[in-house]
Amino acid sequence: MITSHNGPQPADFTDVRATNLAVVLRFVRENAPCSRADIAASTGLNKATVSSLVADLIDRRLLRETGLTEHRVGRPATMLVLDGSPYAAIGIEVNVDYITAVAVDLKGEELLNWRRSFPGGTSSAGQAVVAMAALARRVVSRMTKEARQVLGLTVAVPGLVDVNGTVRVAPNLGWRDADLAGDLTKALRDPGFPVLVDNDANLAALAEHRFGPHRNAANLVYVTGEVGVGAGIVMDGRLRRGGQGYSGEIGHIELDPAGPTCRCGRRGCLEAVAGMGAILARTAPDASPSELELEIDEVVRRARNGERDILALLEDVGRHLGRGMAAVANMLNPEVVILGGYYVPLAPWLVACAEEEMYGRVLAPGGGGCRLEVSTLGYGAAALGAAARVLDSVDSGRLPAQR
Amino acid sequence: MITSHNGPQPADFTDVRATNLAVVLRFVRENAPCSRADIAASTGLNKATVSSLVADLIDRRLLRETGLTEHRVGRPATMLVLDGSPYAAIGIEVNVDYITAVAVDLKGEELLNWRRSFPGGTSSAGQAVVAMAALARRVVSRMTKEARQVLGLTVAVPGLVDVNGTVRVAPNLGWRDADLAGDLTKALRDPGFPVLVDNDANLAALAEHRFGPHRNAANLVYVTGEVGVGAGIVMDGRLRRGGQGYSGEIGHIELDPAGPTCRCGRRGCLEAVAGMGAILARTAPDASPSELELEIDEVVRRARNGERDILALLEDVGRHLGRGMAAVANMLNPEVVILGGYYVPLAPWLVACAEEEMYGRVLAPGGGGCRLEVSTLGYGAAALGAAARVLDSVDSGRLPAQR
DNA sequence: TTTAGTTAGTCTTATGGCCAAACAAATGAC
DNA sequence: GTCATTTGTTTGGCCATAAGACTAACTAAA
Repeated sequence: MITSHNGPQPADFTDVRATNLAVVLRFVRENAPCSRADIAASTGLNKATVSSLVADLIDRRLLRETGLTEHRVGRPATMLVLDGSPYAAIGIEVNVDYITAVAVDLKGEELLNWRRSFPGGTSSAGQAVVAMAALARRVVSRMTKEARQVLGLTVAVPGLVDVNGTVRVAPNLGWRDADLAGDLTKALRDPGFPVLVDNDANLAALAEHRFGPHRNAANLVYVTGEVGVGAGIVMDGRLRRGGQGYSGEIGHIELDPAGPTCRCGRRGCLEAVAGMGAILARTAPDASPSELELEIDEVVRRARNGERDILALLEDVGRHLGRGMAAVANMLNPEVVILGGYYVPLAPWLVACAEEEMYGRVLAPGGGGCRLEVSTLGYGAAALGAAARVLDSVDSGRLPAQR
Repeated sequence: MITSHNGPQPADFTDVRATNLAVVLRFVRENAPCSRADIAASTGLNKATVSSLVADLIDRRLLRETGLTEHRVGRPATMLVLDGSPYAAIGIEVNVDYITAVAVDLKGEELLNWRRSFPGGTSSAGQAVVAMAALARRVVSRMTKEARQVLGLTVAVPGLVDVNGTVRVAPNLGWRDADLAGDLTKALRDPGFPVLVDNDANLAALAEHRFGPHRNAANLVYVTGEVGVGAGIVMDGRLRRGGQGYSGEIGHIELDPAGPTCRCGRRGCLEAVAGMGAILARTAPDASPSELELEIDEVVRRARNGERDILALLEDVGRHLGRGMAAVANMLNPEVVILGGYYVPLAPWLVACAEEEMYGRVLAPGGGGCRLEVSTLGYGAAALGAAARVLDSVDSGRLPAQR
């Protein structure tokens, strides 16, 4: 079935074509190498139709034929794989002290991963645009040198990004109402590819949904673990942004009216009791945001050494985290909640108690089938997801123009 | 654009046709009476295509031609409206002390609304199936007498319903693992129409999304206000049920670890501090569930009289409710949260403080555009939504067979 | 009363994309 | 060497939409 997902929009055969091109493309990504006959058998499309679709995709260099099968009865099949070489998708992540750029090919293979220090915490959005544009131009020129066409660029920002790509508030960066998508497009002077901006948690969720070990889950939630805590929500196979794009702001769910004061001014917010700030407040109260990574390393070291107070602290954080995740699981019933950011190195001491707390609070039998897992994509999840956002457009059938 | 919303499913012409039939049908529902030319101009479909689609819809008696326009320059247009007469969709709601059945036509006009007392709280699921089947048969025979074809039947159940229509847990009814959809289909002996089962909050949300004053909102949350508190979530224009169908279980989000004990055994759950139980515990601690309606009437009367302790109680409940809704708004960023059930009569004393509390806690600027509103659909929202669930199938292009 | 202008809806033809089935190609099994 | 098997292409048919000509039915104004 076809579902026009945003209201009454009519369909015609170009939509059928786009849908089916996307079906074939996704099938090959998930089952490569495979033959045309495999595709026809599994998708239900007619053999002739598959041949025509594959021809289109080969023309546009999205697919490539590899060798033939051997030693089987019948005519050998020509195998198809994604063609990694001619395209690139760029993802950029801005943060408090660095900008990361990654480029991936259609398969999701990382082509480059550049990290460049940048005083995000003390720079204006305008300065960030200049820095990002410079970095983006270098990435684009590298990709061009490799004879790759850039399909698009997406920027991940830790903050509230509305549906138009305007950064409404980015507390850690000190930005307000910055039209990042527009300004960056201007700074790149007619780049010839779309420039998008989205929230970092949303994009990390997209990365997990596309590349992570739970990529089959149509309903998943990714939780960032920095000083701030945010979530990206995938339901029914797509990122759900809410009415204005601000979904997933779980950091300020109030868990305890008698809890510690949060930087938002209220008490007992999830991020005040289970964010990195809650840990630093008790281990390194004077640390600046840029020292976060070092300090967490130190916490990990002390936990490994079995220091009692640290273990107790982490258990406490884990329990609060579990309570927050129970709220998520009760409200959204995802198949999996994936913990990212600094929750990853801290996971050995957090997850067990968080899970226990969560399962104890989820109403649905068996916790609604919701598991609590740890991200395997590392710190670059948001940047990777930003690139994945670009590939999503291709996946939904908007193929790059034929050359 | 067309989006195949559940994974790689290929499309063909029948899908295009179905999509466009649905587009026309929805357009007429929202803009009746209107002409073929209006449809073509607004949807972008070709005039000839619209004529063909409309002919199909008239053949199947989903549309009807009414008179002509007059006193306008040019050839008068033949106006089209939904044809209410030949079909019916049935919704049934089971509850602690009654079963409600409603039938609506394609326009959503209520054809009948029967309420029949039933000791749901002390009956088994099997007994309920017998009672529902009896009621359903009477409704069907009435509809048949009116020469209407029944398009389907949906049952709304206050409890956890999985994606297959099995009732996993219904605490107020005391049911567990009841295959209601299957059993009811059997009891109706090949009814010739689909029988579905879903959660009452989900279906009430669907009713609001289709018939309510905020029917244009693609992102809305409906909150039930009974002893239990649950939510139905519409995001991006569709009901989102989560991985197993248990989304929206907000009643046991923990708002205060030091709060009163909830019937689930834990402390400070939303429904323990802002559900009807929280009110009854302080006004009529010995009331049985079936007296709920009377007791709430009494609370309303006393609030109208300005009784201090009642007003204070309601303000307290309102504040807790607002905190819970802040969690909802932060996580989902809906355009509107609609309060239903007994929140409706209590709204004059609840909403102002709930709203204040909510806006104070939502991180997004301007509360993310999220409003807190009161349902206007009355107690029958779930049953109405159950019927709406049937109409949704028609709307997505699965038209009833031609006669 | 004629004529021009306007809008509604149908008819004809073309195009694009899918499917079914026949067919060609390339292999293994016997 | 022949047959069975599997792959992928070709052919023809079908279906739905688009474009534009055409018919229909009205108002306005000369």
